[in-house]
Amino acid sequence: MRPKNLEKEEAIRTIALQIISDEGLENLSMQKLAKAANVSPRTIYIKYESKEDFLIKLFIEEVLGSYEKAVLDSFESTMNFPEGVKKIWVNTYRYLIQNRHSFALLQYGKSSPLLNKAFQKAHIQQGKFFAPIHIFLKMHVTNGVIQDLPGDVHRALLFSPLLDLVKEYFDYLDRPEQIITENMILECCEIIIKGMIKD
Amino acid sequence: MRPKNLEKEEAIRTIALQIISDEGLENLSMQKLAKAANVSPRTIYIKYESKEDFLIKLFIEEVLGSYEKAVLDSFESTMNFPEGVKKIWVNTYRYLIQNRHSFALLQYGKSSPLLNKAFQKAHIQQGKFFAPIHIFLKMHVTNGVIQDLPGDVHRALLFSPLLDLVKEYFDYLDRPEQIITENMILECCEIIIKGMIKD
DNA sequence: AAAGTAAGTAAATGTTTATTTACTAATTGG
DNA sequence: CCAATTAGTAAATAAACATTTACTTACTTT
Repeated sequence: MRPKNLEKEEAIRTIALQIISDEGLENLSMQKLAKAANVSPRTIYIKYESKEDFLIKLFIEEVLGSYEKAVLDSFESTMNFPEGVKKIWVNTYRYLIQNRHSFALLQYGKSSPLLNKAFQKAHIQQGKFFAPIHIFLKMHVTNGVIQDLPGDVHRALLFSPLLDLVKEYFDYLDRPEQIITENMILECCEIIIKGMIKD
Repeated sequence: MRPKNLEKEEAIRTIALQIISDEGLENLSMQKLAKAANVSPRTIYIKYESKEDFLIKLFIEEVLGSYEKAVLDSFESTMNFPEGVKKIWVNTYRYLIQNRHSFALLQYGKSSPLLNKAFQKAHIQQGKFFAPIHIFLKMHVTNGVIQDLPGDVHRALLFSPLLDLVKEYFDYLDRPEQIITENMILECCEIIIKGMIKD
């Protein structure tokens, strides 16, 4: 049998992320995507059942998977507090600014009901992402290093200001008079750490 | 001349927010909207030039405007630190959980390029929202109460964890075993405040 | 090297899209 | 009270949409 052309498969995903990043999820159509990826519409439907199926897989496998891997890889060097948290912030920041198009779809995970549902389903089923984060934090709660807080509060503090600053980073690329630097990310991280410490 | 029927105008906006909240911005069409609002498609085009024009006005005037008003109204009682910050958090939280459908479109402001551009344009032009916030913070920096930080960092700390918890609040409505409470919002706010204080 | 098979294409499907056309309804200034 | 004017409607338009049909291509296995 004729083997799949993996380059085409990747082109479809890469170009989809590009269109979403440039024009928005609202303006991604299967025909536009096929044309831009130099592929027949049918080719997309060999691998994916429908547009929704494609978007969910693109989001979960291509975008969320890589993002969460990048975050979790930060734990490799240290699980200390606050070094571990700083590592997460810097590594995540560096990963995201190198992956602008993935970040664009990641942002839709909080607004699009389709993707948001897929996100929740993935996390309820496996918990492979938040579980290690919560274990890390609970460990330092038990040690008496940081305050005991609800998991959702820990999570909100650890990720949302960082993602917000990355979004600003991209927005400022068209306006060179303003800029987000790695130093600012660290400054913000220090504030969060200071707030979390028990005393 | 025949006067405009303001009820119809409001129905169009209200139902648009409902559709966006339930099905996503990707699934809002002018025909679907007209039908749901019990109105001819042409009626929408009397007030709005195009779909994009409609979405931008819905976002800026209906959603962003009310949200920012709710935040700024928090300053009425006190501009002290940290009381002012706590006021912002609680009032914003209360406003948003009462305005689920507006919140849904607000979230798209960070993902949809169309709305994100409109958001930036509105803020660059007027600065009516962030200016008072920055003045409030700079005042307490000058007083020596809080640390001096870049405006973007202050903003990320002040708003993004809060919005994130509100999003979680809505997500948990279908899963009663988890919940976000006003107390958790305040706990999170306390952490941010503690981190920001100069010592 | 030919048969079998899945990958891939181009073109077509019927539907839905944003927007417009041609018309009617309702109100007010004269 | 009617002429003028704008609000509003129902139906139509052409383009774009997701997906499929009918077919060809390229590779593996025998």
